[in-house]
Amino acid sequence: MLKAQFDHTNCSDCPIRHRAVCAHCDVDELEELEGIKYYRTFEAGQTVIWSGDQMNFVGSVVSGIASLTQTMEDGRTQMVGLLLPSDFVGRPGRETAPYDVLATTDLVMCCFRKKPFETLMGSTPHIAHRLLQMTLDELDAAREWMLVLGRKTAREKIASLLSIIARRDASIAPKQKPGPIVFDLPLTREAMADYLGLTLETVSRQISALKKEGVIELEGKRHVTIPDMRRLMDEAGDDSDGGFLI
Amino acid sequence: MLKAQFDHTNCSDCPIRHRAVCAHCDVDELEELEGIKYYRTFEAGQTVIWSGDQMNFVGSVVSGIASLTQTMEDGRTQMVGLLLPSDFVGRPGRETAPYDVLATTDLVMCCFRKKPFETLMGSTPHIAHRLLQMTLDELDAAREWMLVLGRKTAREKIASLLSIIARRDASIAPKQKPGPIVFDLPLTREAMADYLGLTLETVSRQISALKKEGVIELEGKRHVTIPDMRRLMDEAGDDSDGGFLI
DNA sequence: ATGAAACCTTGACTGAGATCAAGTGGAACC
DNA sequence: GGTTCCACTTGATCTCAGTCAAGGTTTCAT
Repeated sequence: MLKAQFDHTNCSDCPIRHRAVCAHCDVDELEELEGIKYYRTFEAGQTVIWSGDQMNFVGSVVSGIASLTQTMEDGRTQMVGLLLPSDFVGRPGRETAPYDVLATTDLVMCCFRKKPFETLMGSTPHIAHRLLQMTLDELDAAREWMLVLGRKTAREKIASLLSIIARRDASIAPKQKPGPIVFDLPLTREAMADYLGLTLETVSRQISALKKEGVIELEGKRHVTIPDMRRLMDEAGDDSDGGFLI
Repeated sequence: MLKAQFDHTNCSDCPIRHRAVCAHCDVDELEELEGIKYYRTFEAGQTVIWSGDQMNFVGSVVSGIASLTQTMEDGRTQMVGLLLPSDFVGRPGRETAPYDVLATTDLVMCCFRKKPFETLMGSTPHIAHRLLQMTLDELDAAREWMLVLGRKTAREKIASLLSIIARRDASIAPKQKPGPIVFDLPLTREAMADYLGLTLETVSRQISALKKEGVIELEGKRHVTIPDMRRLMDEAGDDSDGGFLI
């Protein structure tokens, strides 16, 4: 049963209104968008688009998590993007999807047919500008991830993933209280492995190790508590003074 | 001695005119750009910008190669971008540089002071649109590279790098004749290692192995001949039917 | 010529993470 | 209540790439 939250239909109630591609739009522009938008929901595990398929829509993640995944002929797979609420899917001006897009959790997307969206983009600098901003941010994130993939140890990779999830979670949650950080892992061990360029066994071992040493606490398999964020960041190998920005 | 080619001063003679951020500009727009542009040259090995520094210009690579590099406190470094002629450096709307930018070879850049460029971008959709396109392309390239870093073997990584250089070289060169592909490696073994997430010893060994097996031919350390591009692509683990596009 | 500094190659050994394999725990379904 | 399935854990072993070390080339300055 699909249980993704989805209880609004107009943009003014939209939970991602101020972070998505429509963030800078004024009332008139929003109205135009309202005209061409529609919602789609996906269950966890479903494929949103297959690599190589015709892309006839673009859109924003409203709730849930999607992933971009590349696969080699022999089955090796690498996740190349993790799309959280407000992230944009699709590329204006391109016909076919370059990656598989998968619903990692139950997922709600706000979709626009591609053609009208492209037209609207031409006439609405606010949208084009916001999309440029978001794309530049994603490029930064991809490059940060290249350092993780290319140079970090398994333990540092796990710690990096946990701190990214913790950080993005905190930036979406209404308020971040001081003290321990608590969240649910939205990914299976296998999905984490695919993101980190590891095997699921190594992921499991490293999580067990971090737990044994008290860097993280686990309740069940997925519910994580971070007693000391700085300690986790140290394990990730990041500059420990790294800000809480973004 | 600096020997980068640099023998034009106005945009109409510019070798990257039709591929750079100014590609879609009409005559009037070019004239405006002419007003705020200036050239800078760097010798191989020089740093263009340090990570964290104030960025008061943006610009395009005219000739030569620059690299974007991230470094961890303990000295591990990962190259996160390779900038070839026509590629854009800098991020409108951001104050400080997120990575080190290094001149890998002698380098000529066409620079614009950031403030005027940002203003111009606001009033010139052609520039903003082209920049969005280029950023999306770079994002694709970064994600393709994430697969290389996360899932490929050392041999596949080397083959991937060689085929990328071969491909981009071919797309810039005036004509691509059929038959063997020939080019000079613009990177030291160490720079290749930093790009590929390997050590320089492993790079050297894999190149020797590819040479011994006839996948590539070497004259000196840097001059490479690819007798059979398809064979190299196979070694890279890419879909062998992968087009020659871009 | 000689020395020094880059840049590159090759060899021997080591170790982190992959692979192979078995087993646990919990939820769903009959 | 038992079976099945899935996500996960843990152990034993293997292997690819890293590390340490030595030596080779080329270039450039003295």
